[in-house]
Parts: sequence; structure tokens; C-alpha cells
Amino acid sequence: MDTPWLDRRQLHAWIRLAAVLELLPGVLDAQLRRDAGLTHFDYYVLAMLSEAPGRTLRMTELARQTNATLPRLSHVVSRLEGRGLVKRFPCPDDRRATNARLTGPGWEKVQEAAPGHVDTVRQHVVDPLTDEQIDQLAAIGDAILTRLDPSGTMAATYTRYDEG
Amino acid sequence: MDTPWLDRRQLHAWIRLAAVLELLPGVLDAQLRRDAGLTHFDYYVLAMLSEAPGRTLRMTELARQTNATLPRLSHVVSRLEGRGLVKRFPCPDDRRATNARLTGPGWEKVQEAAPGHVDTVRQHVVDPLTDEQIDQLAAIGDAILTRLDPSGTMAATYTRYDEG
DNA sequence: ACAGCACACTTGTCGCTACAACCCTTCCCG
DNA sequence: CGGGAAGGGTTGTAGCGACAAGTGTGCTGT
Repeated sequence: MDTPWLDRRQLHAWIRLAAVLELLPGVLDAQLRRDAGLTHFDYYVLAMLSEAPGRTLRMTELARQTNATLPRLSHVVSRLEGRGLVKRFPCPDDRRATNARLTGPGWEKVQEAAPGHVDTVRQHVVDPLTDEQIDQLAAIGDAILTRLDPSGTMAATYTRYDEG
Repeated sequence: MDTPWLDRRQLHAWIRLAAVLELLPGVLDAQLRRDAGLTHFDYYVLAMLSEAPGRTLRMTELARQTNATLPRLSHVVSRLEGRGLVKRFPCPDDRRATNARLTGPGWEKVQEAAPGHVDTVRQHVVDPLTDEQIDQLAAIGDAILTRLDPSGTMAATYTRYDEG
């Protein structure tokens, strides 16, 4: 716990990151909530399911891909199920486990919400950065996540965000 | 709304950022909550007050420096006041306004919480990055914040995070 | 001098997340 | 093959943030 304080450059970087941490989630949530009645996290859950084989995933795997705890995911999926966007059913392979499958309306909801969301991400994150900075951001994210999640279990391998 | 999808590089960067957005706040909150009984936002509020002249700021200015909305700040300051860490009193210059001043116990609380917090920030953000990446992160943060907060009113000018 | 509007908050309510139990199933090992 | 530990998931509760009013003050113009 013998910690030196941050120098001016480190401080500047941290302040900026803290501000982004504070402001960006609100912007993402607001747009999706207004245009699709979804939280950013809701959207992420539906998006991950939409790209899974059979549009189905086990809760644990879904939690991993969305960087969420299991209790949080369970609550969210309950609400989504109540709205008919997702269906839960017991996993045949392991009777402890539960599968979540995207329903037809759920699929339509993602398709409908995706363009506006991608537009928001472009507008607030991608467009203001140069190509170089995009790559730098990816590397920085990797480095930080390695510390946040040493086991490497989180930090989804999300390769097809751009699927229509 | 004629939005092209994200290409692979943009996607990778965004996924990483989204993961950091999801995981980092939890880590910061957990450490401060466990060791000092404070939210990260609570800490930020107290820290900004501790560096203000007379350890006093108007609510609006405090909200600006902490990237918060006024309703949110009002609730948080109410709770902090209830714990005796902050005191509110009417601003003499403008009878619409309210000033918030850090109390003695509030000052001690920040001093007590600071080392552990800085340690956490080091561990999860500063240490995993190279010196170059620190500067890149600052530039990236600046660029994004320009879009998030076009008026430039937010995004605190936080120059003395390192005061002991 | 007074209408009208903008500003600086405060309060109330609702929804979401974290944390801590809790239950059932599977695995491990003697 | 039985008993304990670990894995997978749900539920309950408390606390925080967003949004939408509501109150009172200051500014502007005519």
C-alpha cells in the first residue's frame, strides 16, 4: 500500500477516462431507451444471443460474454422474458443449467435497434478518433482488461457486431 | 441515420471500451465501499471540495466538476450531509444558489480514503499501460469528451488529484 | 413596476444493480 | 456408493441514478 501519487500526465489521462466512464454510459442508455425501450445492457444481451448458434446460450456463458454477474443477468433476462424477447428453458445436457434463447420478436427488436445504436457509437466514439487512435484504444483496452479480469474469462470475443 | 456498420478494427476497439465501461466502475466502487464506505462518486465529490478554495463550491460548479446532473448531486450531497462529511448553506451572493463545504470529518475521510483509491487506479489503469499509452489515452479521452460534451462545460479541470 | 422567462436547486418515484442468502445438481474421493 | 465441496442459477432486499415535476430567485424589457 506504499503508493506514489499520480504525476501530471497520469493524472490527466485518468481524469479523462473517469469522465468518459461517467458520461458515455448515460448517452448510450438514453438513446437506446428512447428509440427502442432497451438498456444498453439489454441490447448487449440480445445482441450476443442473436449471434450465438441457434440464438441460444447458457446463462453462465451469456454472463461471461456480457461482462455481467450471474444475479444481474438473471434479473435482466427475467424482465426480457416478461416482454417476450427471450425464452428460458432447462439445459438438456446439465440439469443445473438454464438456456436462454432469443425469440422472434426479440430478433426483430435487435434488428430494429441496431442501426440507431451503431450510429450513436460512431458519433461519440469512432468518428472523433483517428484510425491510429482506434488501434491505440483497442490496445489500451486489452491492457486494462488483463488486469481487471486476470482469468481472462470475461471480455467477450465479440466478432460480429456488424451483422445485419 | 444512414450508418455504415463498424469494421473489424473499430469493432475490436469498441468491444474493449464497452468491457472497461462495464467492469472498471465496479472495481473502483467496491474498493472504496469496502475500505472507506464511499462510492467512487462520493469520493470524487469530496475530493473536488477538498481542493476548492475554502473547501467550498456552489452546487452547480460541483456538478460540473464531477460530470453529474444537479438532481444526482443533490441526492448525494444530502446523504453526505447526513453523515456529517459535508455542510450545505445558502450562497450569500445569489440567493438561488447553495454552497457545499467540506467539514472536518469530511476532510479526514478523503485523506484516509485517498491512498487506497490511488492504489486501485494505479493497479488497474496506470500500471498496465506504457508511458506512451498514458498520453494516447489522454488524447483519446479529450477527443471523445469533445463529442460527449460539446459545450465543454463538463470534463473537470482536475489538476491536483495528488494532493496529500 | 411588473410580466415573463431563465436559472439554481430540491423532492418524489421508478427501475436497475450489488450483495447476500438460498436451492438443486454434479463432481470428487474415500 | 455415500458425503462434502463446488458449480449453476434464482430470489430478496437495500441503495443509487434518471426523469419529471415543483419551488423560489434573478434577470430583462417595456
